[in-house]
Amino acid sequence: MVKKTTIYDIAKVLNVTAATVSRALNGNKNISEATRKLVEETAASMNYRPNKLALALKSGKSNNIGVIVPRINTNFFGSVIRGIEDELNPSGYHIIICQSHNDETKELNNIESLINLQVDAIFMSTSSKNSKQFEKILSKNIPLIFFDRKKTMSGVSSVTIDDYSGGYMATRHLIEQGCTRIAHLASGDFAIEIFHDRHEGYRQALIDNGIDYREEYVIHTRSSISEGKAAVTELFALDEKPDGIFSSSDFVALGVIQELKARGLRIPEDVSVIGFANEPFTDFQELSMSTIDQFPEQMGRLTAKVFLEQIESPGMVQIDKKVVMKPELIIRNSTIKKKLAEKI
Amino acid sequence: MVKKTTIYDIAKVLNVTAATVSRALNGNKNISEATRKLVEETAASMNYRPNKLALALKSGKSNNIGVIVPRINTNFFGSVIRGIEDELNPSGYHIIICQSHNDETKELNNIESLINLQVDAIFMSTSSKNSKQFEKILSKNIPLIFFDRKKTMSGVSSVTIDDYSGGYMATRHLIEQGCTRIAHLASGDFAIEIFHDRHEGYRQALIDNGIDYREEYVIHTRSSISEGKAAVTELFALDEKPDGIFSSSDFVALGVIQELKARGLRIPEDVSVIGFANEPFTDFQELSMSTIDQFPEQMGRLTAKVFLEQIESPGMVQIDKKVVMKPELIIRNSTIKKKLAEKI
DNA sequence: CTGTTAGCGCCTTCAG
DNA sequence: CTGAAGGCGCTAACAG
Repeated sequence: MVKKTTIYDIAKVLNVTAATVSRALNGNKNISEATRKLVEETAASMNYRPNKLALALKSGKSNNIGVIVPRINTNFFGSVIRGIEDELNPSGYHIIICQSHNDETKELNNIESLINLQVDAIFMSTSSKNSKQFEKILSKNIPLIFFDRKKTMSGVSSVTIDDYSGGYMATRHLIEQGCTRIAHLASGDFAIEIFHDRHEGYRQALIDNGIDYREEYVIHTRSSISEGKAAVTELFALDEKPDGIFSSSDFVALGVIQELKARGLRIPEDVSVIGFANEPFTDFQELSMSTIDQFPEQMGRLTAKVFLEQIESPGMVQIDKKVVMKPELIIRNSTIKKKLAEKI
Repeated sequence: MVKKTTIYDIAKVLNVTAATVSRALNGNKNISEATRKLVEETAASMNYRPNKLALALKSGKSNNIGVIVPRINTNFFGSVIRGIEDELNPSGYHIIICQSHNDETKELNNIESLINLQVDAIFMSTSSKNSKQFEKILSKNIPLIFFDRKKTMSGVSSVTIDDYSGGYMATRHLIEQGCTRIAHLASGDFAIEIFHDRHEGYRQALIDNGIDYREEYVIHTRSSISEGKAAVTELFALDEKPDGIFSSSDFVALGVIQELKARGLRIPEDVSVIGFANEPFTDFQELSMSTIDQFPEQMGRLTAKVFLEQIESPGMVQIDKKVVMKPELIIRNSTIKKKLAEKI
């Protein structure tokens, strides 16, 4: 059996018209119980499936949501997507995944593709520095919702955690542990708001506690273990070496820990280290790592909910709801000098 | 601007017909250079985007691939999907993600949905015990390709690692370390081939080395840390407690390690532990864990390649190519009694 | 080189 | 209650 069966096929068999079949299959009330049953049975026996593509073309609604993330194989983004999927599936939506690979051009291509695919909305954790390209989406009247890496734009909703507060909490925690020379590793460009905000939180926490902000303590990296190691090399070439490091990425923080150990430094006694994201490995590794939890799965669910609310709102106006989740400080052995109860 | 612009809109502006516009935009040669330019310019100025939905309906080809996985937020499945995406994107395909949550019914629903969406193929890591439902896919003439958790079916390609050999290698390694009472934790039903095969490899390795296979040493779990702990409790209630544990899941193995430690047992001196999948945390954790690498990203790429080959084959016959990748034994501290050089 | 026509599969008026 | 006709956006013959 090769050809897919359409409502015409089953109409022909029953000597009725396609309209009748359509009505029977869609719960239209203007139809006799007898023919409805008949249609349903033959449809089943002929292994009929509605063609959603035709439906989508007709209705202008594809029931697909495009999701753009830098990459999909981290626990964070995987979990966000899981949250989105779980929340949206019951409403009949499907999600199309695109990876930007942290590349602005690729992200733009992804947007083009998704628009062409007639997605009903785009959820995005952006890697772009400017936001002009997003107007293409809005001009097409496609709802755009940012999660995690957002841009501030009117008419666009977003779901994020309070990154400023996360940066502040992490830094204050280091100060409370007695650190006075605290470095910050920014795992992305400050044009991306989350990295900007985490840095601002860091800076403000220093100021509020009478500690000077020093440019040489702020290093930009990419989010990788190796760049964490390189950053340590750079920091420890300074005259005044840091005694605390706040990294905006768990992966970078892991590299930091590895490099510090290689240099024979004790953690947290000599240097305290805290990351960001609560990736699972932070809890399992040799030295469990303090970090900031972002609740990715819930972030995904919230993103989906914001969308559902928006399309169900009367007139489907472009509301811009800014949902800000509270991050949570997770304290583990990489920052606590008084030994915690042995883990595990 | 709300309404999306179609080729009719731009045809009207230029006083030509839609067919001309279509030709101009698609590199058809039967058209004058002048009108082509004109069309292209006005198309651009009107912010025109081709509607892929219409194209898909017309051509019967959606350029979408459905991918079904148990869950998306593990490194393994995330990486497979990344591999698929990276390989397929350049060919203009997009992927639609579905999660089965390890539930046969949900998986069936996913299949139905994907068929209705007119996907050009379905890639699946199945959670189903029987394979009858997959005939729906084939009867619709939709290519089906399994990866990782496959079913053996004629006319269906698959990309897997050699799980039998992985189980064999893991078990033999434990034996070589001097273990004689080796338990196996199967993190899934034997009706799913990978778990069956890993167990068979385990069994054969025992036999080949003159060790009796004992049913009480084989425990079925779900893939979670807590069930790993529970399994240890069960095993250590036996009279002859195991001195080696091969788990078919890294997560379960992690639970095993945690529980063994809680009981004051030394790893690997008292009990050696090996997992399966090479999830990143296995390398970072307190006691680095031996495991089997499955090369998930490459598995994704291969799956995509098998599909591309298939659709490019003359006549697009249903070939069933069975690609079997070689797993790799990763030896770390959880099994090596002679201390390795201090890691990190 | 360009216009006309038909149709992909479905739904939705409008008649009967 | 059911049939006929039109259209969603696009392409592919077939004419001219």
